[in-house]
Amino acid sequence: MSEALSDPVQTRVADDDACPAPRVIGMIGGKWKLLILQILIFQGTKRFGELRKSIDGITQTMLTNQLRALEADGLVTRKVYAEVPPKVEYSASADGLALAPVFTSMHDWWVNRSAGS
Amino acid sequence: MSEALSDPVQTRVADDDACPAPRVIGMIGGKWKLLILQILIFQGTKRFGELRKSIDGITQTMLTNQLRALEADGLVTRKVYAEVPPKVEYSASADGLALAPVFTSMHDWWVNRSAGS
DNA sequence: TGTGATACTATCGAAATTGATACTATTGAG
DNA sequence: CTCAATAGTATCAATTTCGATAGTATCACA
Repeated sequence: MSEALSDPVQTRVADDDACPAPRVIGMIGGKWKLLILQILIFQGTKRFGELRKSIDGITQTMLTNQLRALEADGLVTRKVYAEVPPKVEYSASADGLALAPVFTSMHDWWVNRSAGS
Repeated sequence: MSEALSDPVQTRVADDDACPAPRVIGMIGGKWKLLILQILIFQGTKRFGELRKSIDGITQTMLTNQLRALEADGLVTRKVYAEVPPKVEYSASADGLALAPVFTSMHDWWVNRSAGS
């Protein structure tokens, strides 16, 4: 937590009461967002079609949706090539890459927890 | 639901190297779950009514729902006292408490990221 | 002229999640 | 007998999210 007094509205709005967790969940909590981020963070840049093939069961509609949302939140960048047929590449942004520790802590928690499956 | 050959996630649940992030999100990704966990992890045991007062805007229905889900996933324990009027206490389980680093990493990411709010 | 490849976009309905409201159970106090 | 206090249940409507399907655009190539 930060000092509330010396700071104007900016940090208090962003920081709210204590924890931004709900907002973080809003950003990465979609049905497919984590799978997409996982791939882009740990495997690097991918084309639209590659993502679609990598993520089993996702539809084109949803892939576009989730990518747009991730892009709007600044977690993913989109690069369009002026080619035919079209070529669009997606990558994790700096903020997106910085999510790696969140993934790691989730993974560690999962592995070490006592409950089964 | 009939994949004959490729059996996706379901059957190889226990796999260590499969990333569990979606399942973790399933456990903590409800609209109110994080707020509840936050309180129970960082403030300790609370009664039902205390939680309800702490979480602005939540209804009784949803508080019960989310607590039941958290309990089913082993993140929260429930202790009923045989009193009238009823008294029920909720606490974070060991597994629940172990989620603290996930919260911390989310918080750090939020604070350090470059995008504003 | 017609086809194929890639990455969309637009609808519409199904399904899941959430919210609002009303109801139950218990029992000591008055 | 009636009421207040606590922690629920039970329904059903509203909202949000998701999925299936079909259509668009471009242009090299045969």
